[in-house]
Amino acid sequence: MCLTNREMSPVEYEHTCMIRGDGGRALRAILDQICNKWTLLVVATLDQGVLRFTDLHHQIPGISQRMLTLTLRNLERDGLITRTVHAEVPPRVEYALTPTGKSLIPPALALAGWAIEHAPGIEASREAYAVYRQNG
Amino acid sequence: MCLTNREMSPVEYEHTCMIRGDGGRALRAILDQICNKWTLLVVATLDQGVLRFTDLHHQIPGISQRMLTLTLRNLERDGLITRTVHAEVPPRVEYALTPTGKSLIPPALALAGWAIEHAPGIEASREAYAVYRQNG
DNA sequence: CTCAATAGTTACCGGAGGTAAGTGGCCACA
DNA sequence: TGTGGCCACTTACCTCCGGTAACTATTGAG
Repeated sequence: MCLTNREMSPVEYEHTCMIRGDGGRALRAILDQICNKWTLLVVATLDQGVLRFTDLHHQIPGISQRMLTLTLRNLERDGLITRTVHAEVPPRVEYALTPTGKSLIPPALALAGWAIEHAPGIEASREAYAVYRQNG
Repeated sequence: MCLTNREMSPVEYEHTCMIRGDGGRALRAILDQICNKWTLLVVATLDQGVLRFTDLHHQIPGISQRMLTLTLRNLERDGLITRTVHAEVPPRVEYALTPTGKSLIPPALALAGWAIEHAPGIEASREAYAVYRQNG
């Protein structure tokens, strides 16, 4: 199961294999879908409850209609959201999180919390690096 | 601070604003760097301890030398890893996590745990969706 | 007959990510 | 003396995904 190249302690095993699994392949396949540009933001926004296409479009700054459509399709395909079409005029389509989708919120918050907590430090490091590069 | 379009309860505020923050912009800027194709895997691999370029190249399946170089450069720029060059022949370059880099491990594990836990369900949903599409 | 509202789709383009081959310094071997 | 290997990268080149802007379909209202 654990395809690393050397023996490791149980603690190492837990750490490395949790995140690398079968050499990281299976995990990467999922993360490629979850960690793209808009997925986490859409899921987090839907945590409010049922929302329509235009609601999402207004509440997520910067997303285009196309990318919102694609993101919602992928989330629906992966079983993280439901898509309910009401045969009305004008049309009404409602999106909501499934239990699986909801379960993504806590780990997403953990990552978001980390990002917000360390954003200033990272920004500072980035600027220092730029100066360092400039001055040789 | 919270740029959503409607009033919300404290619980909603905590959830939505943690992840969306200033409309999601700051968070997105960081996530764009962290959530790319290889960063999490490199960080997780470096959790083992100090590693050399070729160690990483061997332990991370599928990464090319180019992408490993680029990923390491970005991580160094963001202050998540240190890069130590030993003036020897043949050259020896050692990479290690900084405290900031180490602090990324727990939230990364949270997300990785979620991905591994829900991978079968997502895979099943994906196949069911493909069948559904085929049959109209 | 035109316009507005909703939920998309289409055309097109640039950049992230991928492959393969080259670089530079030094040593071992023939 | 020159050939090849080790190590840590670069460089050149190409493909395909993600992004923007504009267009579409349907129907009721005026």
